[in-house]
Amino acid sequence: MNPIDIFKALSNETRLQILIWLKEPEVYFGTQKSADCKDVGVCVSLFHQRLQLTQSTVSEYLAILQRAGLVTATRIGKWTYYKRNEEMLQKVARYLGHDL
Amino acid sequence: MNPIDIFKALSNETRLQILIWLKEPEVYFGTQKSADCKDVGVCVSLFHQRLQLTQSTVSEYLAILQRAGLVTATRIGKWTYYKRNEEMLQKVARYLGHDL
DNA sequence: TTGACATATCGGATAATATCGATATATTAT
DNA sequence: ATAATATATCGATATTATCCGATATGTCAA
Repeated sequence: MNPIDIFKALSNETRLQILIWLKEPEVYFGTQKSADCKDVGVCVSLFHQRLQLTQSTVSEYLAILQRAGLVTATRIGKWTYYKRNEEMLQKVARYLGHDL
Repeated sequence: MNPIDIFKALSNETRLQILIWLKEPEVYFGTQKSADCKDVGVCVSLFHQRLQLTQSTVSEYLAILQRAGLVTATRIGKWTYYKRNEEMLQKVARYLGHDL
């Protein structure tokens, strides 16, 4: 866990929004065809649909969140599914509440 | 509380260090003359002494932490004393642990 | 009032980040 | 093999952050 990378990843409105959407993927991305978003996560194009940003920017943002360890990625076929890494989120919360 | 400003403030090694030092000011800045650092905080020049950074940079970093609400400042005479805002730190920890 | 000192602010050079369009890569369907 | 689709990566540019030296402001002491 690298606090600097984590806080940088969190220093952006869109990336915070992505994390919030991923708390309840079935609410925000309900109609996902080939996989249950509850289990596997949400694919890049669904984020892209909801954001006024290019595909490349959305992909980059997800990569930033992943490098920080805040989300995990799973490739299935053509799609990459992202979901929250709750353990890391809790770790960061504890770091803030106790260590920092 | 503005999460973006807070996370930006936390996205810097030196500013994290300042917050950590401020957890135990008497340990890191024990010999402060005109005021008890436990109560009133730590003055800018003591941070400056411990950091390989100019006075202006240190002052700016403390201002960034203050604008984010992570520390509070008290001016007494020529000195400005900074101390942690524990309530805000706890708020951010809760935000991370529950809201985000 | 002047001088000395602590801190804050300003302007600038350089480095990092944001964001895009274009393109590359990987996978599946035909 | 080719085409279509999803995602990732690259290169460019614009914005933002870092960090400095110089200077301004505020406070106290003589």
